[in-house]
Amino acid sequence: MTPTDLAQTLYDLVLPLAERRQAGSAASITRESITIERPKNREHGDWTSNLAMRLAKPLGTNPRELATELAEGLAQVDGIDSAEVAGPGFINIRLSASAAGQLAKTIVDAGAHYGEGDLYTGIPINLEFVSANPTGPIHMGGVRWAAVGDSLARVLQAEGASVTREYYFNDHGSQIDRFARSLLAHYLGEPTPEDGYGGAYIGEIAERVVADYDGDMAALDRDAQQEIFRSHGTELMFEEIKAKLHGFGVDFDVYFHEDHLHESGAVGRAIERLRALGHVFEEDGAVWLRTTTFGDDRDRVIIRSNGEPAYISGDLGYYLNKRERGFEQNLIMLGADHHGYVGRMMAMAEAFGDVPGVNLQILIGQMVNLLKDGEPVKMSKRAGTIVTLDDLVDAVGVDAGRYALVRSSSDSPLDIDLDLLAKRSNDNPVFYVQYAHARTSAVDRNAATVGVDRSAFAPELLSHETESALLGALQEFPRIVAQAAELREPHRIARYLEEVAGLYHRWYDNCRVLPLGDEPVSDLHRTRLWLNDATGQVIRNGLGLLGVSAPERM
RNA sequence: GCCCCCAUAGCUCAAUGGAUAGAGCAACGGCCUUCUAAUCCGUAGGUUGCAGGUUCGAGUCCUGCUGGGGGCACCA
Repeated sequence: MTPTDLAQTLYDLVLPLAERRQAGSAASITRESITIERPKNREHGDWTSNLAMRLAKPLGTNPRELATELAEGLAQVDGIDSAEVAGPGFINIRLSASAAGQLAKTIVDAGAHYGEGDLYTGIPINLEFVSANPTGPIHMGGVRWAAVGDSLARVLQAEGASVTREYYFNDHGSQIDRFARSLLAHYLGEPTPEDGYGGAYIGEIAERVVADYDGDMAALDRDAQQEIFRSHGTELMFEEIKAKLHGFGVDFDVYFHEDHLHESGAVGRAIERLRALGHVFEEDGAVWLRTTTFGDDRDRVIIRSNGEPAYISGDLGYYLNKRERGFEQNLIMLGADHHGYVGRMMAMAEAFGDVPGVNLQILIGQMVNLLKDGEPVKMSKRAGTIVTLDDLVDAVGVDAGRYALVRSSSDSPLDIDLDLLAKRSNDNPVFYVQYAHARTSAVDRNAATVGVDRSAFAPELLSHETESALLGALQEFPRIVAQAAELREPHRIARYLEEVAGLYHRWYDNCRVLPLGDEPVSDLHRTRLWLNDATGQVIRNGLGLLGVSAPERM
């Protein structure tokens, strides 16, 4: 008996009741509008529905009366232990232990596929994230999107989407020039340029560029030297970023170079298309896109009066390129310091004739504040006081690092105290979840030596309150995954796993899986082993969606 | 000045418009000769920043304040 079954049952029951009260009203009730939820409070049963309260007004009746009739019908259904009306008109449903316990077997049988859904089956989704310029090591702001973006990609894939993880590599602009000048200055023993980058990594990269260069660097003129530092320096920096991200469990399918857009003429074609659509005009010697037509604050220059393309022109070409590659849905994750782009980007999509929010969705995440002993650390690329991905991994490791970044909503700014995490790693709930998984593995190992196997399955025996609570939570997993995908909020997976881990620990404390001493092996032991394995499977699947390992021993 | 985000327990954070707002950490008190004590049980901790509004019901939606963060280039 799944929530889907329950919703169908409720649907079948409500149609005649609605029709009797108001002819024709049944037509307005859809199967999708029937909501079955798991109540926060276990005393309210296994499942609950607010259907009666939502329908009472349109049907001209009162909620409790409607709820009572529905509850009477539900109570007759096989697998439902009881259905009662509570509060203002909630219908609280209790399943029989047998119907609820069946789930344990369902999960074990589904294995790694349990939790998957078909929300986006076959839909190509482009997910662009991190996209940090290769002018320095990847810092904490970028790391948050690495963790969240990769996890979101996994969640979308679990819902059937064909996800392309994409990294936009900005190698066209003046920031790269500053980077190159900084490298050159180090080589020549000059002070760091006013608008350049500081930090020890500049020296390291500069020396590697020199070491890698075949010819005589000193014999070249300054411009030639700078060009070598530019091209090889960004290459080295970029390779390092890729390697670090890989070590963090984040790999991209496409690394897209901005240069390619300009060289391939994609930018020019995008501008011509927009011109044909009548959204381009010229003023003060520059070429503009009339984004105000689509709600932007101001119109945007796309070609500057000196003939150079403005930054946004790359975005125009890039977006068109993505659409031409067949992506109906394009997601871009940006930090709060870039939220000013949203208006123009959405206007741009609409100018192309697309639907903002559908074809293009921009996810804005808040910043990560780093603390050291409770004091904020100010990060500056120029001063070289940036806290990097390495620092995080060194302090807490990949699992704890990813988990800490992905467990909270991207809408809220995140405070991370590296010292705190390093000192008392138990602060990170990832260990709570991982420990639960390690426990399921330990039970498995011991079961094998004591002779408890899965040769019998008697779900009606899973009647302890901690068992029905655990089963109820395990049942929720597919819904949580779907919700995380739809809302683009992978943190929901983490929160859910913490709940499952807690329920498992409580169950473990109350219900032995293995016989004690000389006690003979019974079907209760065997059945509980199914539940143990089902829980391990769900935690494993969930941690997998977060890119966090599920250890068998801790 | 305009725009976006945030404000929930001492701290870090949860909570599709649902019932008595929850976890972890920190504090205090309990349980290991029994499947992993990184677990579990208990106590304490709240006018969800303030004031209105919408409705059967608001931490959640709307308006106005206060406070914090970020953004408002022919830079990228």
